[in-house]
Amino acid sequence: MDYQKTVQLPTTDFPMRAQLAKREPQRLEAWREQRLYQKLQEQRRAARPDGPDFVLHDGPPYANGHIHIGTALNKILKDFIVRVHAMEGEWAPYVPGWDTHGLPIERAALLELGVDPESLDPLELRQKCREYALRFVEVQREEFERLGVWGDWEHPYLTLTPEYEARQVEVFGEMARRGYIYKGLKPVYWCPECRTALAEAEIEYQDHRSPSIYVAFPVEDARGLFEPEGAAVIIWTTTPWTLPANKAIALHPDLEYVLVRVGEGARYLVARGRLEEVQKDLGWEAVTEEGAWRGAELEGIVTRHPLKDQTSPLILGEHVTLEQGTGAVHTAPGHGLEDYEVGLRYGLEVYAPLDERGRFTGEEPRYQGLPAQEANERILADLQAAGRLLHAGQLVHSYAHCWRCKNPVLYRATPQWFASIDAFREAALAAVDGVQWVPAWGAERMREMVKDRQDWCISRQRVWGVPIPVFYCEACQEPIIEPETIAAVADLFRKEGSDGWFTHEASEILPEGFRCPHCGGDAFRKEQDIMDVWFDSGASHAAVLEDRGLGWPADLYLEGGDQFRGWFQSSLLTAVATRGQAPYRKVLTHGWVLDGEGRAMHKSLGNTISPLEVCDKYGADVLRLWVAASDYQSDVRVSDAILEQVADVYRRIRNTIRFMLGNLADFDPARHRVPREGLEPLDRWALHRYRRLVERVRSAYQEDAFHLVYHAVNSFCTVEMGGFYLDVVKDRLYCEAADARSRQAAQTVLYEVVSGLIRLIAPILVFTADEAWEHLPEQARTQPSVHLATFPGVEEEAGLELEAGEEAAWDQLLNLRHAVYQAIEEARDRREVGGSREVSVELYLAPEAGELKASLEALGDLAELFLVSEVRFHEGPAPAEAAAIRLGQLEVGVQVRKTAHARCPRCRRNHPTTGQDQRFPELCLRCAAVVASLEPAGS
RNA sequence: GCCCCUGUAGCUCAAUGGUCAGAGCGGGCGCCUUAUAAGCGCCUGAUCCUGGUUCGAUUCCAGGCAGGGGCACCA
Repeated sequence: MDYQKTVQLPTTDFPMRAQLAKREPQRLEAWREQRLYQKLQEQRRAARPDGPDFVLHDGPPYANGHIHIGTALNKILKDFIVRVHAMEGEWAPYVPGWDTHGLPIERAALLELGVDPESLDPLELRQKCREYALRFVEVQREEFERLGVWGDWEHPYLTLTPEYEARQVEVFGEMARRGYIYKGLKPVYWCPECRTALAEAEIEYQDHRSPSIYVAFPVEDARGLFEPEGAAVIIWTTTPWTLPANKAIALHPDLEYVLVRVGEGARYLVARGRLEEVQKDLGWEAVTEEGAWRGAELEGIVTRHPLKDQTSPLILGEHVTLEQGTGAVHTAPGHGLEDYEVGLRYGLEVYAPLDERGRFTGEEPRYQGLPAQEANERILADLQAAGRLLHAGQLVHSYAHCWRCKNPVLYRATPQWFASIDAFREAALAAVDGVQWVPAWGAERMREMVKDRQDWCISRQRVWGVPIPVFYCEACQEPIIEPETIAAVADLFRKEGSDGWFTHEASEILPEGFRCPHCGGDAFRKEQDIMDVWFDSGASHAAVLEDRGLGWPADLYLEGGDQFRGWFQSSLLTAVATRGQAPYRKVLTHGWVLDGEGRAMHKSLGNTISPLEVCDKYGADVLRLWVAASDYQSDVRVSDAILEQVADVYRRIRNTIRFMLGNLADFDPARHRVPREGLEPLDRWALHRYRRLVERVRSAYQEDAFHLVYHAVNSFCTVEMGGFYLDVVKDRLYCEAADARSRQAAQTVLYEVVSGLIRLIAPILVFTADEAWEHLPEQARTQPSVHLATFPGVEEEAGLELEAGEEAAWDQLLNLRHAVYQAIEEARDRREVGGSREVSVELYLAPEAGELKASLEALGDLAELFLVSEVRFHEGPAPAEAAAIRLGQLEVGVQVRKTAHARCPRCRRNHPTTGQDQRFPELCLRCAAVVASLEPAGS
């Protein structure tokens, strides 16, 4: 007889093979059609008049190019967090956004247009930029959605929208009203290629070859310290082109300077600590020291400029070091920040005779039109001719480059709008302390950055951005920022967007009859600069959190560590400057994505991995599982090998769920659920482990520790379920009568566990959990989608936990089981036994171990729990060849041999009762009874 | 140059001032053929290096090394 047909094997439509790449997009489409995200929001919003429970405010990615694995990591982490809050029953809306202005987009648009920017109407270029940005918003929206990231994708925030721009202008206006905005002439990083000022954040350092020259400044007046005739101060510089702008020479007040005579000839002043190096570089042979002074004593000595008919005094500055050069620093306040600062103290002119293309202006007729770098050559020649060039070499050093066009940048003094950080630095530092930073070192990092940072240069000399809302009086030339002018600009932007700045005259924008508050003039012109994009995104807390009623401040900002100098900081500054508070309660930072070898990913290294390709190859759920598996607080690695491993774990989780679902095919919880008293000890152990899983997973979620969730779930599926429980209950599930109590007891456990497990993994495996949910017994599907459901509770069904003594007994049983398997393995190596079912286990216990024996046997039939033929206890010493295992204080001897019992062909157990039934002589008694019940006629 | 972070098996992660540093994946060897492009078992393997504190350090301290990130300078 074919007993195969009399057992209940698992059946389910939930496929083993996920085919995620194919099926995920279909599920996405279904969610979209059902408006599932919107449904979730509506459901949770109900009964919450005061706004959301939890708001993660999205840092806007730049709308340029496709998403990469780092942005994917960021968005997936955000999605985890938002979904966890939703699964806790909260209302946690997520409004994604994009940063849409700025130079990179402007450059890309220009490149696509392929035209000379000079010939272009700003409005045309802006239109092109807008199209470009919106195009990539679309691209990235698709890509983020493909990752399974939920949010209000239909209404994201974009920094180029009229409402946003208007709000941003108001933030600027508020900062101005508080006196934090000023216009200054200050050296800023300037990219001559892009023709704009650059923020510090837009600078990167690369190696650059520069001239390295020593220049003599003849002493004209030594203030009586020494004979000036034939004496000179030597400076060293790598930027000869800044020499025309030289206004002084800086010495360190505390360093010692010596005047040396070289051979019979000239005398030079250098720092003593640099003399040896200078001597070597300049090839001096014999030097004679003629005098020595502290830098402070030399202040006020006057030298002659080596190129021009002007003087250059010796001044003092703490920034002078002995690391390089001569200890006498060429100072050009128009071309260096420290020079500028020391120059302020001495009232030096801020002189920067370069135009926006980095070429010399008419102020320096001899070099007019020459780009700075090219002027070097001419200047060197002139120095040579004047006999001032003592040495010319070359030096490779790291030098500031434009992060976009990769060209070397200049320091150039120009008129710029600034936000004065000093004015609210203390408040910003206080705000930093009020924020919860995770990891905790974030607080220190932000504090250091705020403490040390200079004023924020907000001006950009470009067109693609929000105009700086300032007017100038034509009569007195004073800049005007008044509440009413700000309001007028904000109104205009709200109606027409910031294009209105370009389409309207100042008179059309300003209120009727507006007069210059300084001189009463009535003719005005508009500022030409636009705002730094960091100001755009930095204003999002006002334009999004506030204007969309999400609540202020946000509960959480979550970005990569790079945003300490970016969005975390710009948001903090604008928030503190306008409201005196940080815009976030908590800031969570994640690390970088590195390749499998722990190296940073670079397109040039060819070690990048595209998140979309991962989706196509493995599926978004596997990518998400990779994110979950990684400890993101430091840098995370990704490689094909790593993804392959994660994919294996995915399959394991999926298959475990599938097996459970398959065994619930005929389970109706309403009718079949077995109450606790009816469960076997093993079932209660399984539920206990499940409860522990729920606790651990939910607490890991609370701490945003997704890697703990990953390992807990993996270990539960593999060790507790696959490695023990499921293996053991197969016999009950398959072979007991379909309606047997013991079978339904196992099904009760599976039902409880799988319905909970699916919900526990729902924030991570969004597609798989949703799919599995559809295959649950009807009654478990309390919501149409798992994503509308909530986590299983640990507080429900209290009392399911095992008592400590019982748990300890299980630990001992599992230890014993392991020892038995070791013994079986050895016997198998000796060819004594095959499968474990054909093994008889003999356990030898000391007479005083009766309690241990009882506690083990109370847990169930050990033969069933070990999946062996039988387990027999013996009192007394074990045979010499038996293995020994220590359980607590007691030692147990373990011996295995081939069983004498025949195998039951139905349940495949070598059961002691096999052959005892008259009607079915080949079956064990249990199976005989089951089969008999199927054929009541008794064939 | 300075600062921060990280360093536990081949990989992803645990743990602890103190039994043998745990698990999964991988790898090796088997079993099963009733989760089957599955399942089960056994085995394998690690605290970056050097000092110090301590009875005892993977953990605390110092210094290195490696990787990542940041800041600054580059006159």
